[in-house]
Amino acid sequence: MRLSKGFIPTVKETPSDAIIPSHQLMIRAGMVRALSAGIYSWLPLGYKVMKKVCEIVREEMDAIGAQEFHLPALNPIEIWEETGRVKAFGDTLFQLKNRPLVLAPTHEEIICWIAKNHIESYKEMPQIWYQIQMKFRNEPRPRSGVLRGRQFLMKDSYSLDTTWEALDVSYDLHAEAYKKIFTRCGLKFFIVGASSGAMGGTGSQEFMLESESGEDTIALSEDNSYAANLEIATSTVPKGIRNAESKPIEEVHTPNVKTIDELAVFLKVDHNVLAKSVIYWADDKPVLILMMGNDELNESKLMSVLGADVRPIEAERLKELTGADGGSIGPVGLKGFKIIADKRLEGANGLVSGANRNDFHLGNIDLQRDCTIDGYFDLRTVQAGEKASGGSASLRIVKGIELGHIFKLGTKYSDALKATYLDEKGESKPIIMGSYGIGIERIIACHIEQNHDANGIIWDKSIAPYDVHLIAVSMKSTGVVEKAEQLYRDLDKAGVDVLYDDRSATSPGFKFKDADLLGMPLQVIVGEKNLVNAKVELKIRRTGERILVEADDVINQVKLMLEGIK
RNA sequence: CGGAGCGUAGCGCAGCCCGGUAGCGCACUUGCUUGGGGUGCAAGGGGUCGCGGGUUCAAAUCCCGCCGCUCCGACCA
Repeated sequence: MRLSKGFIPTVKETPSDAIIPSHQLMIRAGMVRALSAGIYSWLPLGYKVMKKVCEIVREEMDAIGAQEFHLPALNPIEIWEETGRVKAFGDTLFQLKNRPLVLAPTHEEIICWIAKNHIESYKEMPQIWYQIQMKFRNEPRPRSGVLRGRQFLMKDSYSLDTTWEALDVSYDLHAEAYKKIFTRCGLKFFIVGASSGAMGGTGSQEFMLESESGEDTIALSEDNSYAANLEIATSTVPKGIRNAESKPIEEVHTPNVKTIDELAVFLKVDHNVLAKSVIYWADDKPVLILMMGNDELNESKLMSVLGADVRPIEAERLKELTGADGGSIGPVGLKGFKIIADKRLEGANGLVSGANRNDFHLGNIDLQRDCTIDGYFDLRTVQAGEKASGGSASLRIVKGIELGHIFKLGTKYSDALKATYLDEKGESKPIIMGSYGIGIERIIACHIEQNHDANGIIWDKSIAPYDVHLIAVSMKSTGVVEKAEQLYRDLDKAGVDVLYDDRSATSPGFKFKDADLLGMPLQVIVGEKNLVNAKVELKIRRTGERILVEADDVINQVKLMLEGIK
């Protein structure tokens, strides 16, 4: 491609609303342009990268026997009603006004629909079906450039199996394929245990990239033996104490004590005898949750435990229902509440909690004796420095970007849509499904997040839009132009994809800056300075290393260099 | 959905407090100049100041409403 003819609108100034490096560079390099919040046009240079990433994804999916589909983005809303996901997605689901159609945010329903109509026998499975297609989600707050958009390209695949063991096989095949895909795209990623959330199912893992720009929080052990999304992460922390003697409850006056820290200081006791009360609505029913000391309640865990939508109670309603304000709430004598507690408190006595009367607390509470606890569950959010579950290494908490997510769905959708098959005995069984996703744009943005410097993007060869950026330093020098034109032709013949800066009215400095910004792995610089000595300069973008080669031997040298470059 | 901010030329911004002929840099056009790290000089083109209403002799500027966008948070398959 000749830069003089191509449409690659680079810009010098960083757009003010782009905060993260990948977003800034994708705009500056002329890869994308925003059309509206979370909606991007992909310009030729960006689209070229996208196609390369898609090709890698296709190769690895095909390698595990997956078959490519192309499914409609417009779906009848009835199918989504049947699985209950119109309600589950809520406002995130785009709905059409003039037809009972939705813009598909994912495709479990449609896959299931096809399977229901065409898979009759156990003999027809396993199947792995995939597609690379636009997804539409009305995100309340799109952000970070293409990292969270309202429409985005996704590789989604679905496995259809007859047994849970077979599902494990399909799942593991995906995990392996995903590792290959992200590795080939030059990403440093890690795998974490994750919450299945509203997708349902029995297990899931996320492929994560550590980044300050990430929206997920992950607990990682120092020895890398443990990695989990903070939503489900667990750690080893000591449980509460059970004293031999359970003393009678006593009321303590605690004027102006609002927080657990203040209470510990006021009573001169350790946090592990304090039971913090947190009140949530669970599908509009109030629940009191007891946490030890200052342990932070994990809403994801709470949601899983209760199987309901959860949200904190409003301060006004709190007093109405308990008779006290936050800071003085407790489980003893509380009516009309479901009460659950964190596992750390199981069996504990001698505890202090609120008296449901402002400025008073109760001491010597024995949870077994004094209240009805509906269950003890792991409900706490792990903290940095704690020991990872099942290990001795301590945890650190990092931010991450989710590149891919694999789910063991089970029969949630096949049950809802009655996608069944006949087994060996002629019995009708629901198909066991898995679902697997990769965000294509996220791969691209993440690659830039991990591979850039002050001057611009540094592409890995595997997804670089072009292999070589050829610069004719001056178009006024006949010798330079002749040499550059010849190299452009010969490199193309040699199968090297070249972006050729043949712009005539552009100064050398401008061309060098653009080349660094666009970030092709190798730059071939043809200038008078070296040509008089029959030399051409090669520059490796990543290292900045410059090598002079014989002008007659450029093609061979370029091929050699490209082999050696990541 | 809660909090904060922004909307003035393609991009980045000033002007608004204190109402009175709409500006700067980059980009663009033309000419000259320069030619190894975003050349220099000169002359140009380009705006219903987001939209609607109000106050006023007069509104980019003050007031009200709406829309859009961004950031922080909540949410997120």
